[in-house]
Amino acid sequence: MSNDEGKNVYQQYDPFQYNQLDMNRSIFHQQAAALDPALMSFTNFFDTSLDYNSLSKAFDVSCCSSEVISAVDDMSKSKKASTTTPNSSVSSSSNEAVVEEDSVKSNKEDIKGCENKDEEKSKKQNSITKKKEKRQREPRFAFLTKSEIDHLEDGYRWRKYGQKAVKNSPYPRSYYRCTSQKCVVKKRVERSYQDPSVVITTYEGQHNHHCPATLRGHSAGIMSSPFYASASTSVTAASSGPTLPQELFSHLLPTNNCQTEPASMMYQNLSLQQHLQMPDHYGLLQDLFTQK
DNA sequence: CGGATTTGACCTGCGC
DNA sequence: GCGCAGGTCAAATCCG
Repeated sequence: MSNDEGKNVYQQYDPFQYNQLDMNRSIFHQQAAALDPALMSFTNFFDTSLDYNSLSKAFDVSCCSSEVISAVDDMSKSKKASTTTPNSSVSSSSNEAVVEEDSVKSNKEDIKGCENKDEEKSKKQNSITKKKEKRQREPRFAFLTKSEIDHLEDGYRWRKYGQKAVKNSPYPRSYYRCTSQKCVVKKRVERSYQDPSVVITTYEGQHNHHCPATLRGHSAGIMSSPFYASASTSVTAASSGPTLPQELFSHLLPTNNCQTEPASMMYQNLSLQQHLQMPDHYGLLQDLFTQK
């Protein structure tokens, strides 16, 4: 996108958003904690390593929309992650995570191939190895969406591989894997028990292929949706600049039965970001929209 | 019939 | 070491 385009969009939006952000900050603080207590433990991560660049890297984009920055890194849930050095970046850890996953898988296959006699030995060895190697996960990003349907269409094809009951919640959590070959991206979908209208979608990993919907021209329809034409900065960002990941769009779209409330969601996401002590919320937005 | 979903079992990490 | 909860596997089942 050109700098001019970005600035225009930014100016159209920001004053209104900013006032609302201020008003809703404390409210959303509580909401975020209610939706997922883990959200409140991410301050360190945002302070240190999750800046715009790392987020965009994780999604393989060089430009980002403001509405969707309710990004949350689940790695912070672990004690080890919380002690991560400030300089550790998402991208580097993600590379390591891929290696780690592969090694774990190969270990599992090894065990399967063993004779019964060697099985226990192998298992023990395996567990020792796993203990030595710090298990690292792909960076995760959570998006909060108001929707009646749990699994929102995002352009990619997913296969459900599990469902678990969530403690203290009447709503189950579903686990999905990208169906594309060699793509290790996963996502979890769960509904907030505090606010059942909110769906929490957590993405883990990075697609190593094009979005099927984009290839079919699906995104063209997205770009021309009334919502984007009138309210979203993403149109500008995506139509003339680098492509945004389909996931980011889809959560803002009133598609299917999704009763998305773009505006309120936008406030929520941004106020969360603000709460998490982004260094300069106002400036960050500007960076997002003016960056080439 | 093949691909997707369901669901119980199993594995793993973590806190006590 | 034990129990709990999250995450994954894989056989059974469903569905187009």
